[in-house]
Amino acid sequence: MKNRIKELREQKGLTQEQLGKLIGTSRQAINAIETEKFEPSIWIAYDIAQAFGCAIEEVFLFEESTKKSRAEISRRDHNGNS
Amino acid sequence: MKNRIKELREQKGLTQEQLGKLIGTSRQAINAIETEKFEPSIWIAYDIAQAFGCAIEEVFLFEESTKKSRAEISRRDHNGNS
DNA sequence: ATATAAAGTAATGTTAACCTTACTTTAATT
DNA sequence: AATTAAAGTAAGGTTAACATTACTTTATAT
Repeated sequence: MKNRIKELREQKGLTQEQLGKLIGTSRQAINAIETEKFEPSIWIAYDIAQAFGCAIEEVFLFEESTKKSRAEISRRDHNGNS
Repeated sequence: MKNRIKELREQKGLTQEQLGKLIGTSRQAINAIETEKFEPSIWIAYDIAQAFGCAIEEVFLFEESTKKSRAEISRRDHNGNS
């Protein structure tokens, strides 16, 4: 999902590692979320937003993103939907 | 995590099943999240909030909740932090 | 009392979001 | 050119958030 982590992170002069430590997660997790490799858990999303003094929706851009939720895929697999 | 799903859902006159269908997830997932059996994924959290016309933080009460994140547990296990 | 809707719960299976370790690439500095 | 910090990436392992199916409990209404 699209996000503004890099923008907000650099605004605060933080490295991925520093942000990770700040919220208690790994540097790689920050990197993967920032580069849209995977979706954040709700707590990590919240903690990141908090670190920037933002609401979750200000950091993670749901509307501009496409979700490939497991639910959809699973449902498609099971009942032959497009 | 604490949430206001039941309150908001009943305000809209929706059953768990109807809410599930509305956002494309299972009745059981709605139930489990509503009764705090597990944490919602960020997309389900967003979809539920959208269904109620709320921000995620208005539906899910992070501040009043305690997070038992895998990260914390894992890190404690590995390097003996308190 | 019985039928039905809604909610709760449980078992089983899959998957992706993490973790750690470790290697590579890029960019900046000297 | 060489060093170093930061970012990127990958492999392997664990776990929890789902899905599905199915059974039980709790209203509510007839």
